[in-house]
Amino acid sequence: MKRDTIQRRIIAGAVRRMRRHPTAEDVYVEVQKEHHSISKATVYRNLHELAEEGEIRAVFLPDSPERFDARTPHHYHFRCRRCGEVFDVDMGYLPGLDKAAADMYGFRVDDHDIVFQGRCPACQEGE
Amino acid sequence: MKRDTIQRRIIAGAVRRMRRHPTAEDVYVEVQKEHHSISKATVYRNLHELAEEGEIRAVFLPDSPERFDARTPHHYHFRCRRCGEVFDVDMGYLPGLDKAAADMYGFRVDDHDIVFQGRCPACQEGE
DNA sequence: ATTTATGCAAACTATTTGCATTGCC
DNA sequence: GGCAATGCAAATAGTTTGCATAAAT
Repeated sequence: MKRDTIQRRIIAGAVRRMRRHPTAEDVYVEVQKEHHSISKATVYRNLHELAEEGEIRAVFLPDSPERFDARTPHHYHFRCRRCGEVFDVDMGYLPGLDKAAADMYGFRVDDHDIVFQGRCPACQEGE
Repeated sequence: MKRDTIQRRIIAGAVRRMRRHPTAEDVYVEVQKEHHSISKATVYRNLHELAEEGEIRAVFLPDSPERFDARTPHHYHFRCRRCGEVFDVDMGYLPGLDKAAADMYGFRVDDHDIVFQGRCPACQEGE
């Protein structure tokens, strides 16, 4: 049976409080500030469990370690192919896509992520 | 200046001939069959260069090493959260999304990827 | 009392880098 | 001939795992 540990609550709390899609490492550093004894392995284990339970969301971005996000309003991402920077893209979730994929293939679709790629405004200068 | 090496041509050829989004490792193994002396570092270096030039496409999927794809008709992906399997989703590219993101944020958007997640048909049985 | 979760260190996977050498241009 | 690309091996980044111990049920 799933156990309710102090570490689990601390880690979940840290993710909820952090913005900007923290990596496991980011969460580890944040948690360390107050709770020196929590190990990195425990952070990884709990992040994955929390994501599996739907408590938090795992976000995958190109050329980046896995990231995590408290369940905030869903948004998409843009990545600049030149400088690698990642930007949030808020254009409203498109639930129609999930339904289309579900109908076409028989999947049960929980959600989707969209990653745009191209050049960010700064990297477009002088091209 | 960019040089036209034998290795580069062999690697590009291998990717074009392979279906199913090969990883760098997959490409390396394929290339090794005929050309024993090509090193893994060269495979990585050339795959990234080819992707940057737009000769091939880099595909990022959750919980997977980076994958590559010859420039076939663009398609999306579905990943089963239970078994991890990845399926292609052909629903026609949605260019309107690129324009929307470009207009809202001033990005120059080249393209986008969509990854759906949920349960595949096999993993839905008996739930 | 039982059994899952933790902390630690070691292992592993994927990828990148330094450097001497090779081979395009 | 000069400089970019290669091959090799070592280094790095990110993540997972084995195991003895601690703590939740």
